[in-house]
Amino acid sequence: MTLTNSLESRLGYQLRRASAVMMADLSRELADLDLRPAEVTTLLVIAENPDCSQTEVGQALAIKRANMVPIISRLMERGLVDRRRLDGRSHALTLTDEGRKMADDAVARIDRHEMRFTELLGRVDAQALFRSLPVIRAAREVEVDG
Amino acid sequence: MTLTNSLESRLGYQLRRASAVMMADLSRELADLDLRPAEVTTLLVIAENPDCSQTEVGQALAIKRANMVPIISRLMERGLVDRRRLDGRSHALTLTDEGRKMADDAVARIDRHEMRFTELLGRVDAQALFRSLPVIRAAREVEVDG
DNA sequence: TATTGTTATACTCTATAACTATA
DNA sequence: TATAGTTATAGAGTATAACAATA
Repeated sequence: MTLTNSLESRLGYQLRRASAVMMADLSRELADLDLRPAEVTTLLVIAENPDCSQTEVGQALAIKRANMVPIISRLMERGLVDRRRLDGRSHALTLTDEGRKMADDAVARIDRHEMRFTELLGRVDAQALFRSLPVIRAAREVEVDG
Repeated sequence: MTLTNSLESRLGYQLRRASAVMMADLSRELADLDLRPAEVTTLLVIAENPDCSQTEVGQALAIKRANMVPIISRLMERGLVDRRRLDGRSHALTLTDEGRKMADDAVARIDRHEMRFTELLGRVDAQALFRSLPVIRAAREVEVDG
């Protein structure tokens, strides 16, 4: 690198660059599932919260109601998610058998992906991150919709 | 939060959420400058590397050559950046007087923004982050262009 | 041949406002 | 009135491929 970049001493910048590296690695790991990161996270939240609504998934993932629509839509088209009407305005979301298989596969891939980084960091530094990052998030928790 | 979300125990997910919180805070802090985050970072790199090329800026910030074009273009339109031909295919970028004022203002805002979070974390945790985050980045450094 | 800047284009995620049909 | 889902649209960042001019 021929140029200096004093942003390197900024926490926000370091966070963004580190996050980008992990996201790129995750994308590679998930590439042949043909699922976007936002779709995978949605799949996993539905997996562990059967009969949740898509607004609830959005709240858990900080994705706005309006932006959940195409995500759920695509997951249903692909036969990974099912939904049934609850009360005429809300739906209960569940995974199909295929969705469960896909979720299991995704989790295994995420495990490998995470392992690569936590091993690199070592237990102490990894735990320090798990203590610090929620502090940053709590500073101003992302309010979805509102 | 009514739903469980086991992604909370994932480093990549925590990084992404924490980064989003800081980015949102920074955007608020920079809002009335009418500069996007990518434009501000570009401005600051040019400030400390007068006569650099836009490809070099891109390398420092992990922004691809093609994506630097509209950034530099807008900064010049706004009278913040000047460039002069070097050798017929590359330019030397500098800040105008107005660009320097803007850069100083931006740095002051970023200082305030960063302070909010580093104070929240405390010196020990902040330093732990500055040690760990570059380790994550180094895992697979983002190759720009290539 | 390799490099700098450029154009065109597409994708992903995010944001807002407004609408419907319910409750 | 408030809520769940939806539509439409815009913005921001990122990605690829290809080209011209130049070195």
